[in-house]
Amino acid sequence: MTPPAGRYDPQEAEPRWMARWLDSGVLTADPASGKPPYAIAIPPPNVTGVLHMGHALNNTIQDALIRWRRMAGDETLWICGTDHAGIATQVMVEKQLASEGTDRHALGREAFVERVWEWRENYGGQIIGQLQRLGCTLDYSRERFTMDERYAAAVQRVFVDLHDKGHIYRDRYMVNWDPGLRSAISDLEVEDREVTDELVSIAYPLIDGDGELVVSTVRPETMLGDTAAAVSPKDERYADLVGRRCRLPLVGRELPIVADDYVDPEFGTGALKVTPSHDPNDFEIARRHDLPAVDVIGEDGRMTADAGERYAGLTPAEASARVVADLDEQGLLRGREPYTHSVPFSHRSGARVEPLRSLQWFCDMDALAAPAITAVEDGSVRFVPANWGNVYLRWMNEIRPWCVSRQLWWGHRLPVWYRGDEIHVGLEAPEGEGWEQDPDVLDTWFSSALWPFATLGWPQETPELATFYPTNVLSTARDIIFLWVARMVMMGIEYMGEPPFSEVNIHSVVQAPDGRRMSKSLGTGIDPLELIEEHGADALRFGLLHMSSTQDVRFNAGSVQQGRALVTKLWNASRLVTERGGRVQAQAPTPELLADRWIVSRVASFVEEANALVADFKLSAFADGLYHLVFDDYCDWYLELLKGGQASVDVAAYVLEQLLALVHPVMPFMTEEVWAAIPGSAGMMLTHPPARAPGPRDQHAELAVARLQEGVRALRGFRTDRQLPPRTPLVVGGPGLAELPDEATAVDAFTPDGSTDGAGGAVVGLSYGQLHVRVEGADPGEDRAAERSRIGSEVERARAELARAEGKLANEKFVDRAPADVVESEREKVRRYTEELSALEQELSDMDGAS
RNA sequence: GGGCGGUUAGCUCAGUUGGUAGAGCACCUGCUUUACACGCAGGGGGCCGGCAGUUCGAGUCUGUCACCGCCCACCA
Repeated sequence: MTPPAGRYDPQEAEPRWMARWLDSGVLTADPASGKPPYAIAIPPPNVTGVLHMGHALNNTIQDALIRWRRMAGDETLWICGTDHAGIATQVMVEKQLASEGTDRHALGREAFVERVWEWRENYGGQIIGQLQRLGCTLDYSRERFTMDERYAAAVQRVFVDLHDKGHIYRDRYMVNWDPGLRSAISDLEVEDREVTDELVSIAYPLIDGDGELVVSTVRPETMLGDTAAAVSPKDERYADLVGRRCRLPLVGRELPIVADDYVDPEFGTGALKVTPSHDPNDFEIARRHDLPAVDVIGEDGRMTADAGERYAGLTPAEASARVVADLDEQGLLRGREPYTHSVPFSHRSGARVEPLRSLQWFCDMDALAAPAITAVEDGSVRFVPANWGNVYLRWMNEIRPWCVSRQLWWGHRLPVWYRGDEIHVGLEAPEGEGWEQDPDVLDTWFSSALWPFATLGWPQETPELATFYPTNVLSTARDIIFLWVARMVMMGIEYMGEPPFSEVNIHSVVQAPDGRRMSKSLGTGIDPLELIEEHGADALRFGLLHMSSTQDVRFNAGSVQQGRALVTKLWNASRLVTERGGRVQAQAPTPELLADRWIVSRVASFVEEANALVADFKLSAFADGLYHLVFDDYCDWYLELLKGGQASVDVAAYVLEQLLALVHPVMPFMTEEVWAAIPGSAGMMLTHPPARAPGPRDQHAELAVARLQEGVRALRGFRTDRQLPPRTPLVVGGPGLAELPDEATAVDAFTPDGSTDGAGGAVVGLSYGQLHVRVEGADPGEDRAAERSRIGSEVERARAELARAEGKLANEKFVDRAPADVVESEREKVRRYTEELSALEQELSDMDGAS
C-alpha cells in the first residue's frame, strides 16, 4: 500500500472494501467459535423494496452496533433476508400483468404464483445489494426469504400448533374488508381519514299506531340490511317505544325497537338503525339482542341480492343515491346535512374499508400476550427510549383477536383442508378423497413474527439457533411496534421460551426537509443512493447517525456534509502523520511529552464515553463526539503541537490508529483505506481490536493543555482586538505566564518575557492569572487609546461578574441553602475578579501616569 | 374522545442528576502558514412558545394555555 496521497475517492474505494469484507469470510457467523454471541435480526425489507432513507438510517445503526461488537471480540451475526410482502408483491406483479393486457384470474393461481417467483428471481431483492453499497456487514451467506421452503414449513407448523392449542379459530365475524384488494385486512392495516359525508335522517313508521322513529345515518344504503332500531334505555322520549316494532322503508321488514347502552341520546334524534352486517357497533348490538343479520354488501364491494332487486349489483355509492331518492319519493326523508367524520381506509390499497361479516381465521391473542406483557414489565425486554415500552404495554393490554387470513394468492397458504362441512387443520391433507385446501394465505406479519427464530432454522435444533437465539437488539422506527415487534415477542416466547431480543432501539423517523413525510408519492423522498453517489456511504452514514435521535428529525444535508468533512479530515491527518514518518509500532509507545500524554488521555476518556453512548444507542452523541475528538483535539491542537515539535510521531500514529478504530463502526470504508495506507499496519479495521489508550487519564496533562488553549486563545483574541495580523509576534509576561505551558510557543507566535516585572503593555485576564502582553518591537506607548478602551471593556466585564457573584452571596438564603461547593465557587469568583479588577485598574492608572 | 411527543441562535438539532445556554450549517472579519479552503483563526447572534407555581436558584420540576406532529379509539 502506498501512503495516502492526493484525494480520497469514496466511489472507487467503497465497493473495493465491501468486496474484501465479503471475501474475508468474517461476515459469516460461526456458531461454534466459542466467542460471546451478539446477534441482530434485520427487519426484513420487502422483496420488492428499494433502499429509502428509513432503511439507510436503521441499517446504519445496526451495522455500527454489529461492527462495534465484532471489534470488541464478539461472534456477531446480523441476520439477513427479505420479506415476501404478500400484498405489495402481488400488487406489483398484477400491475405487470395489467400492462400485458391480462390479469391473475386469466392466468390462474398456480401460474400466477409461479410468475411471482419469477419476478422475484429477476427483480426482487435488489435492496440486498443496496445494503452492501451502504457498507452493511450482514451475514449474506445466510440470506433468508420468508417464503423459503424451510421458513414456510415453520410458518405452517406454528399455525397448526396455535390451532391445536385453541388460539386459532374460524369465525364469521365483522372484519375490515378491503374492496380494492378483495381481502380482509387487520385492524392495524386500517387508517382513519377525515371525510365529509352526508348525514341522512330517515323515518321508520311504527307498526301499530301512528308515529315514526327517525334515525340518522351516513350510509343510507345499509338500511337495506337493518334488522332493528335502537334507542338508549335512559332516553325517556322513547321509553314507550322499546319493545314495539317499526317498518323498514323500501324493504318492508318489521324491525324490533331495542334499548341499548351504546346509543347516545344526545346524538341526532337519539335513535339508531341497526345493521349487524355492516357496522361493527351494530354487530355488537345484534349479539346482545340476538338479532339476525342480512348481508347487503358483498365481498365484491357491490350490493347483494339480499339488498333487493332494485339495488342488487350497484356500488354502495350508487345504491346510496337511489335509496335516498326512493325515500324522498315516499316522503320518508327527514333531513340531509353535511357531516364530517373519520372513516376507515385500507392502508394497503387506499380503498375505503367496508366493514362486513366474513368467514375468516382469527388468532386470539390474550394467552400469547400475557407473557409478552410480563417480559416488558419485568425488563427482560427493554425499550429504548423507555417510553415506547409504555406504548407497547397499552396496546398489548387491550389486544384484540387478529384476523390472519387474507384472500390473496401470494403468501403462505393456510394449512387447512375442507371436505363438505368437514374441516381439517394440519400440515397435510387427511387421508381420503375430496379434501381441498383453503385458498387463503396468511397475513404477511404472521410469518414475520417468527423471523428471529425461523431464520435460524427452527423448528430444527440448529447450532445457529442454539448460539444466537435470543438475539440482542432489535432496531426499528416506531411504526411497526405493534405490527411486528409485539408479535415477535409473543411468538418468540411461545416457541422459544424466551423473548427474541433483550433490547428494542426505537430511532427517529427521518422527515423531508420541509417537515412532511418522506414519500415517493408526495415527491418528498430523498434517495440515499444518490447521496452515496455524491458524498460516499461513509458521509451518509455519519450524517444519518448525527442528525437522528429519539425524536423525529427533518433531513439535514449539512450533517452529511459534516460527515464528508470528517472523512477528508482524517484522510489528510493521516497524510501528515505518515509524511512525518509515523508508522504502526509493534508495541504501544509510552507517552512522555505533555501533548502526547494529553491526547492519549483524551482518547482514554472518549473511549469510556463511547462505550456508554453505544450501549445506550446514543449514536448521535457518539458521532458528534468523534467529530470533535478528530477535529478539535487531534487536528487543531495535537497535530499543531506535533508540527511544532512538541509531540512524538510514534504517539501520533498510535493515536491515529485508535481514532480509526473508534470511527470505523460509523465510517467503515475510509477507515479501512487509511489504515491500509499507514506503514506497518496489518489486518483490516473490520476485525481490529477496539480503540484503547496506553494508560489511564492524565489529569495534570489535561489541565496543562486546557491552560495552554486558554492562553493561546487569549493571545489570538488580543491580536483581533488590536486588529493585528494573525501570528504577529508578541512578548508575554505577567503572573499567569508561569502556568502557561512552554509548549504554547509551538502553536502560537510569542516570546515569554524573562524579566520579572512582566512585559508591560496590555493585561489579559485568564482563569489562572493575568498575562501581560505587548507587540514585539513596538513602542508600548503606541495605541494607547485602543488599549485603554480594551482595558475599559475588560473592567466592565469583570465588574459585572463580580456584581453577580456578590449579589448571590448577599442573599442569605442562597448562602444558607445552596450546597457548600456552589457557594464556595461564588466566593472564589469574588476573589478572582477582585484581584483581576485591581490589576486592571492599576494598569489604567499606570497608563495615566505614563501619559 | 383518550394518550404520547415537540416548541432552545436565521436553519437543522443537542442539552446527563435544577447551579450564569451548546454544536453543525449560514452570517461577519482576517488568513493561498508545504496534512487539509470538504481548511485555519477570531467574532456577532438566544426574555430556551405564553402564563402561574415550587425553589436560594428553573431551558431543566409542577400546573395551565397556545400552536405543530404522531399513535390509539365502536358515536350513527
